[in-house]
Amino acid sequence: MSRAETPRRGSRTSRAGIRDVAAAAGVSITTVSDALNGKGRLPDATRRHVREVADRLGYRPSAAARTLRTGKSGLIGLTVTTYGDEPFTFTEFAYFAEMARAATSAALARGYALVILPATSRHDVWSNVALDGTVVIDPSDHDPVVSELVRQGLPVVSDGRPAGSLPVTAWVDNDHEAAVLGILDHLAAAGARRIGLLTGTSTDTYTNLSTTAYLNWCERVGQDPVYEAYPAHDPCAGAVAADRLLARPDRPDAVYGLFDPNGTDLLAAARRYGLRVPDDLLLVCCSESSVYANTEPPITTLSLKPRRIGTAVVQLLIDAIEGVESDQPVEQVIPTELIVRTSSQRRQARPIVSPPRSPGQG
Amino acid sequence: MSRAETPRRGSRTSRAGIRDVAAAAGVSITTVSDALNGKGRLPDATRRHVREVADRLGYRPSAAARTLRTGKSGLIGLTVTTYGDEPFTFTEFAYFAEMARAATSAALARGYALVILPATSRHDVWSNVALDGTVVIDPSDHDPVVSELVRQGLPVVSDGRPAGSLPVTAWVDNDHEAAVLGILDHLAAAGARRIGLLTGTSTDTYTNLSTTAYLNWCERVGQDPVYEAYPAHDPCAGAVAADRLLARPDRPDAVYGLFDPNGTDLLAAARRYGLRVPDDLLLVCCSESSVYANTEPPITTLSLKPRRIGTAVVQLLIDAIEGVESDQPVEQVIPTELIVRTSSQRRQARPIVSPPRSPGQG
DNA sequence: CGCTGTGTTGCGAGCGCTCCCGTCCCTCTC
DNA sequence: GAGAGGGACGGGAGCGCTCGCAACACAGCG
Repeated sequence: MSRAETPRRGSRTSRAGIRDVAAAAGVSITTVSDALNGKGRLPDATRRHVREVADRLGYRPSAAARTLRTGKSGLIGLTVTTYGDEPFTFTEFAYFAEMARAATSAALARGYALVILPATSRHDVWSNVALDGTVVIDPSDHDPVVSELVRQGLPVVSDGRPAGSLPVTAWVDNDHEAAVLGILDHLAAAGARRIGLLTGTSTDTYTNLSTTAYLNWCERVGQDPVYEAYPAHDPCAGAVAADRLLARPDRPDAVYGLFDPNGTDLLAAARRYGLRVPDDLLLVCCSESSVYANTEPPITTLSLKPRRIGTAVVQLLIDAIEGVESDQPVEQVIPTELIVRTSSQRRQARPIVSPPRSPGQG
Repeated sequence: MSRAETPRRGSRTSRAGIRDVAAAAGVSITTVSDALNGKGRLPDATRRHVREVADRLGYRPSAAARTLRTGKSGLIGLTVTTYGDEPFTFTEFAYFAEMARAATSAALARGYALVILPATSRHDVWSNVALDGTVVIDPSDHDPVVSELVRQGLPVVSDGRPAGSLPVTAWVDNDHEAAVLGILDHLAAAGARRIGLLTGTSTDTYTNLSTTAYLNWCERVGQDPVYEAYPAHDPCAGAVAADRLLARPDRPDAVYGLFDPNGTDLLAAARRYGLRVPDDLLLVCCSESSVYANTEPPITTLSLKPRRIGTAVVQLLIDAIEGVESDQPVEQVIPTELIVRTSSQRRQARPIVSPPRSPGQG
């Protein structure tokens, strides 16, 4: 009672605090807090009254104070690994954008928001934001950021299975081997005799697994591997690599490109060499872009289902944040989808119903 | 001295606090704070010592506490308006992704991070995160979120000039009228006699300004407007609208498409009608996508320079957060760039050097 | 009339920092 | 040798909220 009644320093400046609401409603701070958060056992009348006063004053609780007190910020980090000099690609490929969007929606639906953070960054940025957990896209081997986060006891869920022995809480990924094998079989079934691969020089798991799957398949069916690798983060290098691939003496009659822009790259290269698609060259690439539905010809694409992945990743993370700490990593595999278009089908397949030569079955 | 020496409750659990560092370094909490933040006047020896102890203990300052105390969170909201049912497009068009990426980098460089937030959202999500300011992409007329933020005294900078009388702190935009006029002139110079427009049904300023500019231009040069509008958020509607446009009895011999996918849409439609590009139909669309460099033929695009916009928006916002509150809105216009490719040039323009008929010069 | 039960409400102690000051002590000056 | 000056550090009050627990009112019961 001593000086509690005086309206504090600047008083009439800035936004209303919980104190002001309490005073205006004639109740205690605790009651306001309880009323607004649906806690405690207050009669509905009180609750309503407080709520009413609160939004008459335009009261908004201070997120900082709440976070400090409760230890939960409702913030989830979204991290993309750096490519080359650019802070992160994020958009070079529609995949990231789609994934991020789905993740954002999923987080929002559960009351969380996403904070975009670069994987390689000085500590100060990371420690300037109170995170409840982090989503890491495509973590690199022994990622220092991930280790640090885990050390701090924050749950980390990765999109893409972690390389090495990264101690992530959970991960979500596609079955890249199965996807590649499926495509190769698809191409072979369409009549391909020598299937080439356009791949990357980086060492992330996606590239690794896909390339390995290709090599294994080649060995199994007895085909010599025909592939070109290029730094995937360089948009120009793709066109060059596509050109190289089709310029080879052992030119493939079908190509699978691992990266989003490869479709147009390969199409352009094919034109340069006078190759008709799909007649002389079958084409498939991994992409989320809808432009391939309208290219000439439309190109068969493999979708990694970024939306499902983004959603799954966030669900797992929030489960880990809120729920019981499951002791072993949770792993989730999302199926891919092959969207078959003209580029991977021999014209109508009328004349010859069965593929010309099916290389080694099983 | 009563119980200050006891190491607090759980003590050995959780992360080290500033208290632990102080104790371990044999200095006061204040000294630790000052040493770590480069404030106060401490000898370098002390500063080094404290820093060393701090990271021996793996100390990370609590962002929540700092935010609560200082009132600055280092967090900037990034908001996209909702289209249709989808939370927000964000990625439908490469523009948003590019812009968001540039904004992220710019923010990071100044020690801020971006929080992705939907424009239409219940208060609870917004008030759950302590924002220092907000970037709003394409704010709609009388956007309630913007008003609310401004009412709270937060600076708001918009990408796209605010419709109505939205009280934003600053905005960045392209000169859409000039851009459209430039394209129309470009097409006319390439020999177009009847230029069509593929536009949107929504009422955002981009669509509005662009369409109006088109109509004005038509009136000025005495051409009957030929356009089709469709809901831009629907990816399928674009192809249909493109088709409609080319099916018209007064079929245009050149088309400008306002939205990213329009290039492929129009190209596909042209093929359906047996129109050769650019011989029978000149094509330009507004897009940030690089696929148009490799289509058949490559398509001329207008770039809105999302990177520059994203950067500018963030700079203005952070200036507003940190610097002097400038009393009137700051406005910044970013020039567009027309990337001329085959689709908007008559074949080599050799036979006829000057355009067949230049409609009304100035 | 005291005692327990039930239903409401408030006290007060922090969450982990930052920052305004005050204190202490050492050095310099006249 | 005393006072002034200034460099080095620490005390302590919060920032605005949440939450365990205590307090209080009022009923019924023995």
